[in-house]
Amino acid sequence: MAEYNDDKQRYLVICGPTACGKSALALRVAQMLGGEIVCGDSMQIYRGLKIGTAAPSARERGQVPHLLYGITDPAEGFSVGRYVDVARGAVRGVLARGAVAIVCGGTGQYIDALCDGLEFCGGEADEQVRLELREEYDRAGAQPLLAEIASSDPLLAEKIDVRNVKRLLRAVELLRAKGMTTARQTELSRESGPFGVAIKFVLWPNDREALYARCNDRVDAMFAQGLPCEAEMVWNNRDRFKTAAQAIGYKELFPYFEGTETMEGCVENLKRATRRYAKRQLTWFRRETGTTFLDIDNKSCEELALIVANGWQNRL
RNA sequence: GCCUCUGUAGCUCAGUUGGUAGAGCAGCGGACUGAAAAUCCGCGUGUCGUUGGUUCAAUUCCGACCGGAGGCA
Repeated sequence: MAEYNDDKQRYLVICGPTACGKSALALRVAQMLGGEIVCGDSMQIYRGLKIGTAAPSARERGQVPHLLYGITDPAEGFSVGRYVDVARGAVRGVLARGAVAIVCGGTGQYIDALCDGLEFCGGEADEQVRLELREEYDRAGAQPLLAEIASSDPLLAEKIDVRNVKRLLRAVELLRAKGMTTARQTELSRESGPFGVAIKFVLWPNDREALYARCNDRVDAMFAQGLPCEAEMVWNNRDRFKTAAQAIGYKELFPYFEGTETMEGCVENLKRATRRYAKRQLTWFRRETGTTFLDIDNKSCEELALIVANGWQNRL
């Protein structure tokens, strides 16, 4: 973004755990500042998954421009790398239009990768290579793969968590496909520095019980909107929707469609999964530096919107 | 009123032939570079109902009381 001066590089980020009112807040702030909202959520990217992913409604999308929501067919894969590409384009587009760009979402990895300006140079995931690696792992276990890593990247072999199979296989994939160590990739990915200037707000619920109550309520609200019907659609397409079928809100209802669990049991599991997800998001966002943590307890959307809008204007 | 059973972690329970206790679930903390709403790692958080007694030592044995369940009247 070298062609822009500082003012033209600034954008707002609104993130935080699920069920804290990020979308409503972003909408209100966009109305106040003349903004456009850019999706920062790994599941709202997918088309046709409205209820389970709590995607902004048609009515909300009619009030303010929303970018990147529902841009990908659930049968296609998606990735952080692709996200960073399209999100940069979206933010640049909004700024070029003279509007305020507001990145809003709960996927910490996507948002940080965007703001930190990470360059994903390790190559797109190769489905064929992954299948082969999976086979090797199932057949021979982790040791041969770990030895392969150790021969070119002893440091990683020391610290990698062998039980985290997904990461283990990815490290080997990176070596085989690109001849690149994880450390080298990390180094290269940061060469170009941060993307623009992110003014970041993390919604921070201090009251854990209230957060969990909102998680539970959100699940009930999704049921009122017809979640089971949407979940059944995902269930019917579970083999094609590789990532989307893992979204919280769908996979927890699968046992019901399989006939191995009652709907009541599934609802309890779904509420618990939502609570645990919120907790994991807290862990991710807690370590953020250079961001404003917004205490949301007992504050209305309107109050929060004023705080964010003021914060934005004071830094302009 | 009497008899029996019961009271241990947030919940359901196990256990200690007397040396201050442990499972499952829930919960808490952490990691995170192309599936991230994914994946993985770590952590018992306790007035053993209350109160007397016996004992070097009581959550454990005895008594009383309080709470819960069942039975007989």
